[in-house]
Amino acid sequence: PLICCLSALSLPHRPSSVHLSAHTCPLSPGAVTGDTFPPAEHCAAGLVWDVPPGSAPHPHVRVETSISNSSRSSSGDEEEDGGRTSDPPSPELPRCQPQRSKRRARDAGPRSSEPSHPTRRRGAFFCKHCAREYGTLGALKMHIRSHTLPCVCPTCGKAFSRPWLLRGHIRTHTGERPFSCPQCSRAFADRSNLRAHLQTHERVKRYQCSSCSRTFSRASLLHKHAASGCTSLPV
DNA sequence: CTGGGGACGGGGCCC
DNA sequence: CGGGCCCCGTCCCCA
Repeated sequence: PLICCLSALSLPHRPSSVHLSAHTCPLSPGAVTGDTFPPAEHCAAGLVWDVPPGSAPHPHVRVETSISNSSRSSSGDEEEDGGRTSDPPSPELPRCQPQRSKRRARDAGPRSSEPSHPTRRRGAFFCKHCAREYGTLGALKMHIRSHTLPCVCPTCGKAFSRPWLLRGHIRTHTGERPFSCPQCSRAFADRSNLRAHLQTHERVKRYQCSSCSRTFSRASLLHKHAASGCTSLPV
């Protein structure tokens, strides 16, 4: 949780995926992120600050996101990736309609507490944005795209880390559904969604509750089942 | 509560 | 080394 960019949270148009690993800073209790440290300009740049190896990560808000337009345009934080596929969206651009506030549990924090520069140390490369560690420079650069979000939808201005993510998003505007189910007439814009759909045709469901042996077509359904409190006895 | 669809993210692999 | 793609996964919403 090293990225401090609270400003994004207060925007009327929130990033579509916002990770909040902490709302308050243990080092400055009561401070709801970003207002005490790092300095505002530091936040705006999406930079990180040093964390001593082995110490707890810095506890501010982590906002990581497919951002948003206005939230990113003001900070000029495109240091790494000058290769945007299009210009930054103007504030007047229409927003993506399905703007749900999403929390992503995954990617909830850095995997190491390392220096704040994308330096190589002991054979590893570290992201200067979140201090994640990668074994190769290529992997690091790929990861950094998730911070810089160079692929911007020309229709709504939503930004993505990879071109194919943008293409998938564009289908939400065009209505294109290139992935058809061979067993029924349904078609999907997203291959993963087709895969999930195919599960519904299967008799044997892949995900089984270890307590009640109920089976589910998707892991998320099993998780929901477990989270809702499976009280059944094992079969 | 469950099942399913929609939208999306990221690592890894291949070219 | 970078782009494209696959796979696996999450989260949200709704019926």
